[in-house]
Amino acid sequence: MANLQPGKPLDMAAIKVACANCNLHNLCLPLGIDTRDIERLDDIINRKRPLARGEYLFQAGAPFHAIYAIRSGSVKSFTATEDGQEQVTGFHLPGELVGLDAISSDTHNCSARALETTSVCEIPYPQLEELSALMPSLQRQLLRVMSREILQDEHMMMLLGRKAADERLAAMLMSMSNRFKQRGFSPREFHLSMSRNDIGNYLGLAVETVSRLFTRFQEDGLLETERKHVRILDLARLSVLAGANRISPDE
Amino acid sequence: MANLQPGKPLDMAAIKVACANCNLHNLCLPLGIDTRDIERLDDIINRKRPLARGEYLFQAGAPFHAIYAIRSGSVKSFTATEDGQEQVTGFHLPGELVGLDAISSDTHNCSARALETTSVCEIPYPQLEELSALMPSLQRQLLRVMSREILQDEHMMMLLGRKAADERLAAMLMSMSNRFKQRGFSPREFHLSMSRNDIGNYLGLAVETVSRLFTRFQEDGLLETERKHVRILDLARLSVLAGANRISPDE
DNA sequence: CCGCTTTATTGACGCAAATCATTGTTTGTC
DNA sequence: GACAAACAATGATTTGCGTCAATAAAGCGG
Repeated sequence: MANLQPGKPLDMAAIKVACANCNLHNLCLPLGIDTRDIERLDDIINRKRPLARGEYLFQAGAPFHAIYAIRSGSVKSFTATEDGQEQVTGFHLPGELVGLDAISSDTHNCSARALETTSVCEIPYPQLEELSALMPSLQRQLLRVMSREILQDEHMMMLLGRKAADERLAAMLMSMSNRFKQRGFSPREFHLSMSRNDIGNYLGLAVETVSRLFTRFQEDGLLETERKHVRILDLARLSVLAGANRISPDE
Repeated sequence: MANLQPGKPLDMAAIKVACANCNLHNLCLPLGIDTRDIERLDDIINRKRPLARGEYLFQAGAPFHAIYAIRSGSVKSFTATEDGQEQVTGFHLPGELVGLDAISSDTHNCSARALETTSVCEIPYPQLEELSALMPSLQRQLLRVMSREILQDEHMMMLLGRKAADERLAAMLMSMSNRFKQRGFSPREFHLSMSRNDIGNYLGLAVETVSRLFTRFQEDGLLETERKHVRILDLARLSVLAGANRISPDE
C-alpha cells in the first residue's frame, strides 16, 4: 500500500490502505508483527488499481518479482496442463497470499485472474526477503503462511485422491463457509464468485457433475442456490458430508 | 549431524555426517550457503541413529520441534482421514526435507515412517528459525525449499484431479526416475521401496489398478518389473504418457 | 524349515462419474 | 433491445476404475 505518512492523518486514501488499518491484518502477513514494524512492511507494499473481472494478476511464465495479498474481491489461480487445458489450483479471498509457488523458480508457474473486481497489495519479493532478514517476526509469519499453504495443498490432495464427488463439493463449500466466517461474513449465506466450470475443474469433476450435485444438495435440504448465491440450510450435515466416512452404506 | 570439530580431521564419523562433506548438500538445505556458514548450520543439526523399516520419524499429533532431512534410505509421509484410513502424502528420498507442513500449527499433521533402513538429520526448528534470521542465504534457501514443496503439491493436485490412472503411475515413475538421476543413480533402473498399496494410496488408485497397470506397462514394452525392482525400457514413451495429452484416441 | 501373515496378481462385475447431447438462462456487446 | 456467447441444468449413454473374490508368492517369526 502507499506509504502512510504519520503527519497526514486525514488522508483517507493513505489510511485506508495501510496494513495497520486493514481489518484483514490478522489473517494476512502482518499477523504477529508489532505496530512499528508493520509500518516498515507498509513501506514496501504497492497498492495497485483495482482489477476488473477476468484481468490477470500475473500469468504463468512471467518473471517472478512479487507476491500478492488480496485486499478485496477474489482470484483464481491455475496452471496449464501439457495439453493446454487449465487446472484451477485455488481460489483466494481477501487476506490470502498468491504467488508463493513462484519463489523457488523465479518464474510464475501458475496464472492468477480476478473473478470479480478485485484489489490487491503487491509485495515485491526481493524487498520482502530483505525485510524478513531484519524482522524475525515477519520471517516467522512468512514461513508460517507458506507452511499453511503446504498443509492446505495436502488436504486438497486427500480430497482429490480419496473422496467421492459429493464429499468434494461439500468440503469446498465448507471451506468457503469457514473462510467467509473468518472474514466477518455469514457462514450460511454467500456469493460464489467462480463459475461451475471453475468449481468442477478445481475439484476434479465434470461441470455436469457439479450441477447435478447442487440440485441434489437442494433436494436433500442441505442448501438453496440461486445461481451463484448459496444459502446453507444444514451446516451440520454439510460438514459431516465434507469429512464423512463411507463406512456404513447399510442404512 | 554431530558437531564437526576442526581439530579432529581423522574422526571419520564426524566427517561423514558434516553437511560440508555430504554429497547431498546441493539438493538439501545447505545449497547456496558458503562453507563458513554451513558449519554454523552443522552445529544445530542432530544426527539420529538409523531408523529401521517401519519406524516412525514422527507421528501426527506430536508436538512439532524439528524438521528432518533424509540422509539415506527413504520415508513416506501420510495423514489419517476422518475415518481412520491413511492417505500417503509423499515419498521422500535423500536430500529432501520432511515435516515442513507442521511449522504453521506447532503440531505434526502427518506421520512419517521409514520405508527401509533410513538415517536422517534432525534440524531443531526454533534454532533453524533463529539461524535463518542471521544468515540471509539460509533464509533464502528455506523459503525456496518450501516454495518448491508448494509447487510439487500443486503438480500433484493436477495429477489427482485431471489425469487417468495410467498417466498417474507414469508420472510417479518419472518423478522417481528423475529424482534418482539427480542423486547420481540410474534413471532407468531402480528399487521402489514402497509397497503397491502405498503407491496406489498416494496416486488415489486401488492397489489392484496399480498392479494391472504394471502388467500393462510391461506388456506394452515400457518397462520390466521384478517385484520392487523396476527397469524402464522406454523412458521417452513413459515420459510422454506421464505428461500426455489425451487428444488423439483415433489411432 | 514350516506355518502364518502380508503383499501381489488376476478375473468378474457393478457403479459413480465422464461424455455426449439438448435446452434453457444469463451476461455482455453493438 | 436484439443477438451472440458463455454458463447452467438435465437426460441418455458409456466407461474407467473400484469392489469383491480367489489364488499365488514373498516375507517373517519361531
